[in-house]
Amino acid sequence: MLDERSRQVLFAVIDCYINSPGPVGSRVVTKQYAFGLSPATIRNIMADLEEIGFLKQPHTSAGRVPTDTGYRYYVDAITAEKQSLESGLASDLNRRLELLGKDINLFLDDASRMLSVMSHYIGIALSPNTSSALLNRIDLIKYRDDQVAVILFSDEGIIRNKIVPISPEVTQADLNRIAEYINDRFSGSTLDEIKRLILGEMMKEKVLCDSLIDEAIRICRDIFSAAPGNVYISGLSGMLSLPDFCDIARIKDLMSAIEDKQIMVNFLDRIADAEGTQIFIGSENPLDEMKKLSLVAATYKEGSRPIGTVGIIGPTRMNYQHAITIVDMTAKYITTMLSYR
Amino acid sequence: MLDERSRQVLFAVIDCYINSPGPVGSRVVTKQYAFGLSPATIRNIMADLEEIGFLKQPHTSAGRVPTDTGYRYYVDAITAEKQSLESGLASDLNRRLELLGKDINLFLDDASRMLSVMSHYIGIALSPNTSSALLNRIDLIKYRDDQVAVILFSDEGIIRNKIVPISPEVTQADLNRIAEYINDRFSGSTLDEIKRLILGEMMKEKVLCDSLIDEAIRICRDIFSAAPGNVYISGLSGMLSLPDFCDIARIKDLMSAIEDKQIMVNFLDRIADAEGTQIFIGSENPLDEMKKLSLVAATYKEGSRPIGTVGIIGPTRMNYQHAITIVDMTAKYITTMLSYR
DNA sequence: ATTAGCACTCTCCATCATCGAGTGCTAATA
DNA sequence: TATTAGCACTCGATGATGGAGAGTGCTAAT
Repeated sequence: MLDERSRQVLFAVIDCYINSPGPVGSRVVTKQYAFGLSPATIRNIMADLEEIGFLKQPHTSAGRVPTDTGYRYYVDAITAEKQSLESGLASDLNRRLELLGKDINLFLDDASRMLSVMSHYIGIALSPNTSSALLNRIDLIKYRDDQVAVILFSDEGIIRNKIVPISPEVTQADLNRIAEYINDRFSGSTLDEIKRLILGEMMKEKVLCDSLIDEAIRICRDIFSAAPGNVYISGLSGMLSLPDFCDIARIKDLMSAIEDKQIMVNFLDRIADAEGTQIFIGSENPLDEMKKLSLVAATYKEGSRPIGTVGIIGPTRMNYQHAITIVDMTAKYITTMLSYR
Repeated sequence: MLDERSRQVLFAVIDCYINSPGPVGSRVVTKQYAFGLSPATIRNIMADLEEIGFLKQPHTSAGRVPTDTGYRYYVDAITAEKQSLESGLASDLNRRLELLGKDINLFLDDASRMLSVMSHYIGIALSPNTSSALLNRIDLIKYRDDQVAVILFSDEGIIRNKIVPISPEVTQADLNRIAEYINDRFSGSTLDEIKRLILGEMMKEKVLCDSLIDEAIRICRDIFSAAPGNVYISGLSGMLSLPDFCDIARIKDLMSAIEDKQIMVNFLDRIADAEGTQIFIGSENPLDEMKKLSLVAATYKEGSRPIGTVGIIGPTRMNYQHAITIVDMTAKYITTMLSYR
């Protein structure tokens, strides 16, 4: 589709633009990249690239700027070829990852910060989606007359805990029977499944005395209903130092994109199923607020089941090579970290 | 210190400035507030107010702007006199508060959002400081060969939970003995105290067999060491719509003030002991990053012990009357909410 | 003690000319 | 045929200029 020379020119323009914003002229391309061609020739090539939509001019007689489509071509190219990740970066990243805690939620908070520091963009990390976690066991602890602590375990730890009100007549022994029942029936299923199954099944079940069933149903409805995921976001102030965000309007866009964490959670949840590193460039983004930003994200897994996401949000003019490496390594690190526990 | 007329002029200027930024001139004061005085007289009074440092001119022949000292005088005045809170505001606020959840952490997240919506500034809420919570009971649940779930209860619910590795030889019965021991000795003390006492005391204690003590000490060290507080912050994007943040530099200041949550937590923790609503105006702020912002904060309590903070961060030119009312009511609401459980 | 009047100051805004970077096109060149 | 030098042209950025307007301080009159 693109001859070798055009490719190189496109990549040169992108490279230039990543290093400093502002349209790239034909002259600087010839200066900084040894093509052995004159500006005039470069101009012709650039005109061709504009024609097929990989570059555009902000206005007549300014230099060229890559379009989202241009970036897409570039990103596809660099992800296709074997990534020779800079050894310095890799070891630095590993060192930083080692330093973070082992508790997954604290880890994610730190990880988002680390991602932002390493990339100079915004680092995000989405906490594990508990509703697809496998129940290992449930514990019900009566700790006050009218309250019971419900604790759900997966194989990897406590996934949920909550205080639920309860009628004072229910004894710890009763609670043990409820817990035993749930453990027998449902351990090994995901919380989502349990939520769907449990209410119906309990209605029919007659092994427990009736008033208990009422309590049990209420408890289950409470604890198995979806808990909101948590998203950690870091590096906003750093982003503002970038020349890309020199006008207030863009900053406001950025903020509103970030601010509603619920939207963010839903969005990241939605892409969590896909394999490998995902890249959304500017207008490719499904979220309106992010049409002028790019997202590089990868999911981390527990076993083979993707449970959460880490990523970097930056200007479309971001250093994709760098970002991809960082995000990829971080996701892989979390995955192995989870499997070693 | 200030005669009645000067006071009124000062308040008029502040009122004007709160409604729209930009220096206020003598003419608009005479127009909007019926003093029955001419602009010239107002000018003289304003010159006096400038002399004592309550107003200042951005440049010769611009209007006047309140100084931090001026605001302080104003705020002291309005807090001293009986607050006649607008009935509309109060009921609206109450309605919104009722809508929020009852689980304290979810509540705080929503509350910070509510605070920002109501004030149009930034809403903050600091989660309860668990290290000064009173232990009601500890539970140790072995749920895998090499791991134990530790759950701390206060009178109000689960305050901490954590998975701690453990040697496989320790049985559930052993854990029960450890838990019983801790419950006997320490329930009713704050986690902070326990942390200080427990390690030393355990060393001496010989009721448990030795290898168990080692395990117990390790577990306690883990679970009783300080957990980071959590701070919920909302409304950044809204703030950017204010005319006060029209230049990037101020936005960056704002961001860096907000971004490092750890600093925020420490700061809010430090002021958490004081009674009533606290107000830091501009340069009064202990935090450098906040020297151009104001903070209105109040603590909420559990019984008589202050355990957390809610507040509003805005430009020094904020509507203090409004902010104080909102923050105050919210803190009081949380306090009663906690006491009814 | 207050006020009208007036000269003065300073910001804001639009206008205008200039500069320079970068282009597209054409004609010359290898 | 592909490349390049040369040139006219476009357009944004920059800075100077010059009212207009808002608001002051001062003085003299009430």
